[in-house]
Amino acid sequence: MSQQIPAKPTESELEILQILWEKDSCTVRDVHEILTRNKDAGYTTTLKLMQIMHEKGLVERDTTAKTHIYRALASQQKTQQHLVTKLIDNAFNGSAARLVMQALGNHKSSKDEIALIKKYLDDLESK
Amino acid sequence: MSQQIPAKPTESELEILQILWEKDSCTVRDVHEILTRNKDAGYTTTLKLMQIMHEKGLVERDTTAKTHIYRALASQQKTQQHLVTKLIDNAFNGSAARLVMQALGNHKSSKDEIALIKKYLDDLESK
DNA sequence: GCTAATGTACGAATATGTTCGTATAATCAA
DNA sequence: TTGATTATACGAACATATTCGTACATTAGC
Repeated sequence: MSQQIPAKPTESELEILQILWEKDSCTVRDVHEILTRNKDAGYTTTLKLMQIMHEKGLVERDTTAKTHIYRALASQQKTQQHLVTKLIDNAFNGSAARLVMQALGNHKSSKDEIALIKKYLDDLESK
Repeated sequence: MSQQIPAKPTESELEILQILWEKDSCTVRDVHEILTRNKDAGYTTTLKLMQIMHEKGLVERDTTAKTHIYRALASQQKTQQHLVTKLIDNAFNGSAARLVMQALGNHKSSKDEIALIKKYLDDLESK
């Protein structure tokens, strides 16, 4: 049995996790500032979300100082894995290949990206 | 402006859509029967869901006879596209390549699948 | 024709997620 | 020191999704 941390994050929680994965340690204000570049929301909204995430065990926090410091507990890799698997099941009849092609088709990837994936596939095949 | 049909389906709606994509025309009972192979739910639950989907324009129905016949209106391709794009944004920082690798990594695809994807990538590159 | 079975419609309870106002404590700056 | 700023905590409103009970209509079989 591995971690039983990752309660599946909601969309809002995922937005916050992405920031935490990127920046490692953040205050609520840090996160809020980044979050409100795209959409707008009240500060206490962000705060509440992060408190809930803490209850769920998605993040940890250091409450030593007045201003708490948050860090992601849910691993990026595991979370992504979970979401992809779910999507494959839910919308692609379990076919990873279909999802992959859908993802590549409309997302016009760069030559570099495509080359990277091909290399990755080669590795997969060879082992 | 294309169709403005696809209000984003919820998870339950997606389960039903998958069945409709597969079987084309279905009664509520047809769908319900398939649905309850995996999970259990009351008949009226399925009915209600399909009625809501009709209100949202996700499905159409023929009410000529007593037993209504349902068909998907949301296209499989567009819906999948929408979901994948959203996931890429929401959880993969916009990188399709990352999602692809995540999808292939743990979903141990067959040699055939991998070959298929490589061919697909070749096509992408060459145009 | 009458009863059982099967269908739809619809309201309501429940669950979950999201948003924000308000209370209160700590800190800073004049 | 005192008022403004910046924090957290928390309750409550609101939105959305899910589930099911009940009422009622139609059909099928006897």
